[in-house]
Amino acid sequence: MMMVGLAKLLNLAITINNTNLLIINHCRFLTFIVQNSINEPSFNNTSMCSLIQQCIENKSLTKARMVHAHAIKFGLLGLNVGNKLTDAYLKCGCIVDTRKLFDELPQRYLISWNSMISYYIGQGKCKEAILLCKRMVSEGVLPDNFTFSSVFKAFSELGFVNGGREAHGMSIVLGLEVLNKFVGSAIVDMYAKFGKMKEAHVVADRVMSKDVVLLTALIVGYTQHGDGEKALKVFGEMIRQGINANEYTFASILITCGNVEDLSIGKLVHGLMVKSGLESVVASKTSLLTMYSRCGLIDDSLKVFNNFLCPNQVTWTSLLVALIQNGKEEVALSKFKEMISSSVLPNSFTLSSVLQACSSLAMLELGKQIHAMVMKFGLDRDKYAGSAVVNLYGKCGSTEMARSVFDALVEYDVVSMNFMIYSYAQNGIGHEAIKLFHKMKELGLEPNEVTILSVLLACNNAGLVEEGCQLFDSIKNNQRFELTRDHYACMVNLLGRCGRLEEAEVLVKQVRNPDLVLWRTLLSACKIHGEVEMAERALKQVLDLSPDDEGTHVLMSNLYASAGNWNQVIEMKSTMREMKFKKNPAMSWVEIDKEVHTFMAGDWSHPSSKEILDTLGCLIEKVKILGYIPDTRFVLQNMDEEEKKRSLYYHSEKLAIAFALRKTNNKTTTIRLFKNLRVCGDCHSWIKLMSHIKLLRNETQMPLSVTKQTFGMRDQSVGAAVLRSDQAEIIKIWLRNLWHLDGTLAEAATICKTAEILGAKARINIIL
DNA sequence: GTAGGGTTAG
Repeated sequence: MMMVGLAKLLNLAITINNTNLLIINHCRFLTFIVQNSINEPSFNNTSMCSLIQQCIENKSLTKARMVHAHAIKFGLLGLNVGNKLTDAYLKCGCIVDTRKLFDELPQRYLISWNSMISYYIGQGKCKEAILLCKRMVSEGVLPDNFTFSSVFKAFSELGFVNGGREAHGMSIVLGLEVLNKFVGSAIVDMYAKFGKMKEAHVVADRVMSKDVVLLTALIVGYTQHGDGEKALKVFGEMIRQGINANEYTFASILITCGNVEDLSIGKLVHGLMVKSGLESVVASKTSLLTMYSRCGLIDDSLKVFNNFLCPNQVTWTSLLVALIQNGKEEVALSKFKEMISSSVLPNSFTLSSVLQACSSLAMLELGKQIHAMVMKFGLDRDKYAGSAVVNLYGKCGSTEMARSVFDALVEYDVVSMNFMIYSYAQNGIGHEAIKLFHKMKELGLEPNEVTILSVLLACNNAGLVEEGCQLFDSIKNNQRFELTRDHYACMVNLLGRCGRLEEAEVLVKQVRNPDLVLWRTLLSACKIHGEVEMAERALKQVLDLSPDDEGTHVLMSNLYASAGNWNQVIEMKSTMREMKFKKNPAMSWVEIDKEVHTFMAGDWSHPSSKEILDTLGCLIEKVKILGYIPDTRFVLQNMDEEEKKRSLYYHSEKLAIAFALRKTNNKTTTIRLFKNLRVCGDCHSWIKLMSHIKLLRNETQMPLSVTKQTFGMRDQSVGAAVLRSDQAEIIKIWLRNLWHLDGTLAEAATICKTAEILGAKARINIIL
């Protein structure tokens, strides 16, 4: 009690703690102070430093402030005490006090400068650290090995290449670059983080005594910049030199093994890791999981995962990514639920990966729930999670939602731009795609191969032939990057579908070793235009490359059918029979109240078949009023015209939509239709007209209400347009709501008739 | 009293 009283007298704030030991310590400390205060001559530098040491050991800011006050009072705030006190403040975690005292000191030890710099870097305040370092030099204090080994990290984190180079120069002058491995490895790491691997390697070669940290920094650099070969080479040399790899090295080199998909080396490294006793270190084991997954051995990844007692956020995410990259999206989604149940929180990596799974499966409802999680974690403006949400909505046909999420992003890069452009492209909104492409360039973002492919796809799906040609030629002439076969295939499709078949064929021949996709694209275009002769040339090439290609036989048989060459159809079908081909039946499915309903043409096994047929009959009549003309060219069997029309009515797409409309109420504005094959041209036109029917439920006996509909498709590869709208407003509105335009004369007639019915003065150019 | 390297994503 006496001590507490004394403390109060001395204006000291003390905390009465239940722990006896703490009270005892406190009392001893106070006794010391009081004794020294009474007996002034015994307060000297040594005793002050000893007191400060106690502050450090107890991590007590209160005591440090108390000693500080005494040091001032007794005029002892000199070099030793002052510098030691900054250390105490720093260890107590109080940067305000530390910095204030540090700035007030008449002179600072190098060690204090270093501590301050290191502290700022540890707190992520890299600019502050660099400023302090510059001030130190300007005050005539030369940096030492400690200063350099810290400060290079600040330059690399800020991406200050020139500053980093300048500091590197200074370390050379002071002889620290080569002689000190701490400095050397920090420089290597810095250049590696800048992606300047040549410079990193040169420095590493110069450092006198190489150790595992230095070489690991080099390996990590090569791994992260995709140079697996060099990473493996450095690793091999390291082992030969007798330098043992540690958990950091294994974590990185296993990623390289996965990247180069070299299972034998991966297994060898796994063996080394076990031999080193580092198999259970979390980060290395996580890399092991990734290595097996990238080598395609997902079961081994699962085995590694099951070995974790308490998988962390990164391990869980690695597992999800492994599953998704091995085509097991559904399993990944169920594992994600497991992760959440085990109270491991997802981060941006996790959510963007899971969203990727939802996008691939077009699972909009689950995707929306994950979007909600993204918002809950404040990641909706994060460029990774945010752009994954953009991709989700884009892939599911909700371009407006995609755009609204896209607009909220803080930072744009080429990937987020590509997602948005692709979303416009696949939903047939070509002009918006092109607009965004120009905006991207205005923002100074360099388009890449994917961007160009997306814009070309947009041109395909919106019939913007001239725009597509212009872009293709400009890239070809610019030679900023090489156009791939995919770009060529896109152009062949664009030209071919609008009837410029000769140009398309020339383009195919321009490609060195044209592949299956290119010839098949040309073949498809030939099918649209009934161009048998060129088709046969393309067919020869396709069969040379892939004699058993089922799709091609089907395509060719369909071409002969649409050209009315029934003899060849019979011949083709018999070849297919001989080769035991079976055409995949076209299927469509819709999800209503979490239940999936699947339909096939001519299959009446669905319990509601009768009602579906009634609804469909009514819908077809309504759509006919809008100008629907059944396009019997899509009937590939030899039958009379009336039979052909009837067979078109019962396509699986139409059955599924009729069913969905019966089962949903007025609140449903969107029906998502999934298909295993490309939608047929007739259904395509029919669906587009359907989206403009406005039928009220009470108008008929049937529960029909279609106001505004978007049809998201699993296979949206229906491409190319030969139709172009002109200024007529109604057509513009219509085009905006359309998915794609495809190029059939029947559709042109449909559009004209619709425009007429709606009272619009439309002019339509048909490009053939 | 001060210092260097790792694993997951769109």
